[in-house]
Amino acid sequence: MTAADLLKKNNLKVTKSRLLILKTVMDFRKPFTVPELLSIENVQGVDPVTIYRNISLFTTSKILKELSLRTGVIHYELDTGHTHHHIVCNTCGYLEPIFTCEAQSISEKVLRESKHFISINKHSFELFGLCMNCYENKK
Amino acid sequence: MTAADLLKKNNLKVTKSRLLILKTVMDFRKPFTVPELLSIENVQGVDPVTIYRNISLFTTSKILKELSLRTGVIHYELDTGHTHHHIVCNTCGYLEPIFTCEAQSISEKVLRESKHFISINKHSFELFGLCMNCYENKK
DNA sequence: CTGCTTGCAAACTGTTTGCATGATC
DNA sequence: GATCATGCAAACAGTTTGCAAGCAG
Repeated sequence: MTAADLLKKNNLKVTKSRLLILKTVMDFRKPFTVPELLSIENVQGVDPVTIYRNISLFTTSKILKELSLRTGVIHYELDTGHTHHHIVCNTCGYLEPIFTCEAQSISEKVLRESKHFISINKHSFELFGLCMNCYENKK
Repeated sequence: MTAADLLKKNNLKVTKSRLLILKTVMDFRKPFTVPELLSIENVQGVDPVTIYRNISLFTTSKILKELSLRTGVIHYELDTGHTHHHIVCNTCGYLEPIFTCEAQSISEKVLRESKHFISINKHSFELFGLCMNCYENKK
């Protein structure tokens, strides 16, 4: 789907800034933080405030979703609807998606056992480790 | 283990601030953020800078560990060495520990399949949902 | 008494808000 | 043309750094 279509589908006005932000995110092809986005040349004409406002808008529209890859900074990625997770290099931040996840069955078990929770609608699951490159560089 | 013993065991000098911070964290009995800690009366004599410095020190000493319970803010909890995770209420933040986790077997599978990672040393896994209280209040 | 720890001031990063101007539908 | 989006300035929250004075070992 094109950036413009994605906006229309979500009843958002199609503006120059929004197109630029969305296209940049699509090209980036991996999770990003707003400060990372701000440093990409493509969007450097767009005011940071506009970027923050639209990222937040896209998140409530479920065009983007929030991740917790590193505590303290919010990462975002396109919300494809297909649940997946990540393995992230502690040293350089290199990252790959992973598609294995047992959250469904664990959630059911937890709900059965907990007296205080009635539903689960989200989960986080990320692996952190050392990538080949950083391993080589450390040797 | 007492706060003082914990410090000694980690070769850290036993100071008034460190004792106060550790005791407060121990009494708190659940994950906390630094801003939360700053608002607790017990430690309000201690300079925020000292708190930040010691929390960070305790983390590298593995007295505390970092969690991602909410994107954008770092949560910490005492590192007991026993891996566990949490289920967190989206609305009020109420939280319970959970002890089920499949990360071990998934990690092995991911390592076998990935060409770019050579080890995994950490993972995050948290469930988010709605607790009984908030469910009742919304009705 | 030496070196680590603390407090204070100040800088810095990331993010949000208010308001006037400009663009979309 | 009405409403929503943007840019700019400024505020705000969270966190870090530098330096002089204080304290633990």
